[in-house]
Formats: sequence, structure tokens, C-alpha cells
Amino acid sequence: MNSKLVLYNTLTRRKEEFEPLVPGRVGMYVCGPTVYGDPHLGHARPAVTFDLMFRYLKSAGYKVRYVRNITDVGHLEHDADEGEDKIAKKARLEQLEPMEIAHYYTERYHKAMDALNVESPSIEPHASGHIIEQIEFVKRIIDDGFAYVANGSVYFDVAKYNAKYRYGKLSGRNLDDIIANTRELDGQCDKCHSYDFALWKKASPEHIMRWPSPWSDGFPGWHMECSAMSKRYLGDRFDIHGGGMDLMFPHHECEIAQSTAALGHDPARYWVHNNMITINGQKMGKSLGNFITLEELFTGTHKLLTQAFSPMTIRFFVLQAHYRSTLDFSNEALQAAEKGLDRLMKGVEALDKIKPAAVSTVNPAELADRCQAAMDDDLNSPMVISALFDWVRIINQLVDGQQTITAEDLEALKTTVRLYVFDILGLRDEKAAGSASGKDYVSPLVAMLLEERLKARAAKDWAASDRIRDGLAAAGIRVKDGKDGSDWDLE
RNA sequence: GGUCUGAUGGCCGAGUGGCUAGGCAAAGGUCUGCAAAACCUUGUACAGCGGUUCGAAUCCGCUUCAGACCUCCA
Repeated sequence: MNSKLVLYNTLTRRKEEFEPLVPGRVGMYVCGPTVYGDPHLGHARPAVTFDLMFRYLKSAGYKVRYVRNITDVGHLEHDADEGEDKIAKKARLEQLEPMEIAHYYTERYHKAMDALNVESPSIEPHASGHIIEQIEFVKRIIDDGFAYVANGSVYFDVAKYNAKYRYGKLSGRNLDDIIANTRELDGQCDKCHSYDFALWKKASPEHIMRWPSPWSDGFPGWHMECSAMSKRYLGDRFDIHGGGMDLMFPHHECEIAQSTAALGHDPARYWVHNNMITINGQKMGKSLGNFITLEELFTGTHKLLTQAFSPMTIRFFVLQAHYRSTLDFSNEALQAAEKGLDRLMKGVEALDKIKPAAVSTVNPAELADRCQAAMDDDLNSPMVISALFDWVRIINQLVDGQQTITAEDLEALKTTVRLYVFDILGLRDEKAAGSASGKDYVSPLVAMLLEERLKARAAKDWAASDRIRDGLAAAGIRVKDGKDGSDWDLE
């Protein structure tokens, strides 16, 4: 473990050297999706970002427990008080059981994550499966005096909490500002203050998702699951808590308050937030209705898309920007990513064409050092990619014989390139993998035709040669003439 | 209004006191019967105005513009 990882901690607004609580082990918790709709491009950002973190920490030698939740209950729409449970609402619309909806979209989410080559986390707890833990957590907060019961619901007493700790430490707000900027309550509410938030909500008669509790038949408040489940699987303290920047306030702020109220201290040491994906300069999100689902991207069926983009193009697109920057969606940017990825993958394939020599004119350790330094610096994947591209050029020069490399250095180079491209960036050679079966299937046929074409070319029968080339092109097979004969590829 | 980010070449995006990523596009070249593909080369940009400094795109101040959060959102 020779990495010296530095992470930007939202809590301190600084880059800090990463020191796990237990040497050699890392506990990380990331807010996962609310499963009431198809996963969209916005979901790809945290998924890929924290997948990168997960992969890098593991490759650095840490034993990592990565917990990413599935929110299948308790997430209210419009208003934490009067709103309706998202899952339940969707269920009524589609005439389905709430769990049916949650299951369906969880599956869809998993499918999209697989396509993006996002590794499954160590544990993926569902909020609905941890009602007991959440009730216990609420009890502790009540016992410590930081919550009050009102008409079957339980609310967090923000003012009381703020008197002892500080509410707003993560988002940089202070309570006075929050009071000044929180809208007034309707008057029908059980809460004492507008800025208090629900820990447990009494269910109205028509509410389907409900569980018994000491206070009422109801459901947990919408920040409770993360506090309860992170404690359950990672302990009272853990290393990294991640999520999208839009969750910083109020969600993560409330999580800190809940955990601090119940346990007396912060739950996580490093708070890491990924930035948003924008479209025409605006955040891509459910509420704005300007999101593109991942399936639409993969199939090219959204009206804003000029073509389909493969999952790896999306992944590469995300990795080409630093996770804390906004990333603007456009067809042009995605096309650039697609071509760039293609170039990178061709470079990786070209490694096998290099013939070792007696001396090296290149130093593969340079690549390894650059990549590690970039990753250590707050997971700077764009810098890693930049270094890899520099080496694609060198690899091509090696293939060309303009540079030479020893067998030993070549092995080191292959190891480094593959480590970063496949294991850490998590890219997959879609063309090689995806079309392998199809390519194998037609291979003998194409080989035969190319042989005929070669004969025709040798005889300078250009008409016959071009006829074969055009015929193959019509079948989606592109012939590429090189120095040492012809190669081909599926479109 | 409050809190906080950001403004980089044709586009996307790193960097962040001097050595000035990378990709895409473009131009030139190599190869080729032609084409395509592939490869090579080139490209001096950091919103504006002040200030600090030997030196600033990078630090500070102001201005303009954009975005996020403050209500569910990755």
C-alpha cells in the first residue's frame, strides 16, 4: 500500500490525506438511487465516480466494504410533511404493489450498472429491510433529547441540536440563515419549526407502506435510512461518505445531525461529493424533466440524441472530467468521447503487436508513476487518461519500430496499461468483447473473401477488388488495408 | 435574498505562480491502385478591470456572466 491518496473533504473544504480509521481497511457509504424510475445519465455520475474510488482503493491494497443503499421507502414527494411516498404514488399509478415497483426499477438500475461496468457494492441494503434499525435509531435520538413526538410522528429538534452542536457544518449554513430562508408552515402541521425534519411519520389511512412503531403505524423519515444502515454495516464511525452534491443539504446535513445526536459524534470522516451532469448548462434532473435515461442513451432513442452511445462511451465520458466539476452533456462531447475511447482501446490492443528488443528507449515506469500520482490526487481520472493517451502514441511508435523496448519493460508496460484501463478506470473493450461471437462466426467467410480480394489486387483487377470491398461494406464489414495485408472490423 | 461553485483555444475538458494535460474537430504529411482506416506532425487558450510579484491563466480585490443548494432530485 504505497499510495498517498488525497481526497477533497466537503466537511473541511480542503484536500486531505486519506487515513483510514483501521489500517488497511476502508468503510465507505454512498447514497444510492430511489427506485421509482429508470436510471438516467445523472445516476451514472456517482455510480462511476464511487466505482472508481472503490476500484482504486482495492488496487491500492485496502480491504474495502462499500455500502450503497437502495431507497425503496420513505422518500417523500414535494414536501417532507404533506407529501406522498414516491414509491407508493408510482405504485398507484401503475396499479402495482409498491414492492413490485421497487423491485422492477432496482433490476433496471442493476442492469444499467452492469452495462456501465460498475461493480456491485459489498452490501446493497434496502431501506424497507431496515425498519427496525431505523426505529432503534429514532429511539436513541429521542432518549438523548433531540427529538419530540407530535401526533404519532417524530421530529428532529434542530434548534436544540444546534445549541449543543452545529447544524449546517457540512453545507456551510447557519441556523439563522436557514430560519430566514425556510418557508412558513401551513399551520396544519405537527412540527414546531419549519426547519425541523421528520424522523418518523405517522401514515395516513390511505398510505400503503406502513410499519408499526412505538409512536404510530407509519414509515421512517427520509434521512433516517442512511444513518441507520451505515451504522448497521459500517459502525458508529466509518471512513468515507459519498453522494451527489445535491444531497449535501438537507440530506447529508440531516444525516450528520441524526448520527451526532444519537452517537455524540460525526458518522464519517471524509465527505465526498460528485458534481452534476448538465445539459445546456443546467442540471440534468428529474424535477427539470431534462434528463436522458441510460437506456435512451444506449439505444439512441431520446429526441436530443443524434445517435446511440455505448455504455463504455458514457463511462469514458464521465471519467474524462474530474468528479468535482460539472460535466456538460452534448452529442459532440459524447462523440468525441466515443472516438477517444476507440483510440485508447486500439492502443491497448496494439500492445500485443510489439516485438521486444535488446534495449528500451522508453521507460514504462513513467506511466505507472503518472497514473498513480493522478489517482492519488483526489481521483484525477482525466490526468490518468491523459497519461494513457501519451502512451498510446508511444505504443504506436513501438509497433512501428521507431522506439524499442525490452521484454521485461514490455511486460511492465502491459501490466500498467491494463491495470489502469481495465481494473481501475473499469473500461471494457466492447468491440472485442461484444462482437467476438459474431466476428468468430463470420471470420472464415470474410477471410476467404479477403483472400480472393488479395488475388484480385495482385492481378490489379481493381474492379473485382472493389466489388468484394463494397459487398463486405454492405454487410457491415469494413476492410482496412494496411502494410501487411488487410484487416477488417465490424461496423 | 442567503450559502456556495464556476468562467480555459472551434468543441469537450485537465492544470493552478515560471517547465504552458489530453481527447474531438481542423490543417499538413506517411502509407495506398483508389478510397477508407491507421499512424505522425502542427495548434500558445485561460471572462473584464485593477493589485501583489522578477514573473499570474494560476494569488488578492472589484465587475460582468453562468450554475448549484436553500422543496424531491445523483
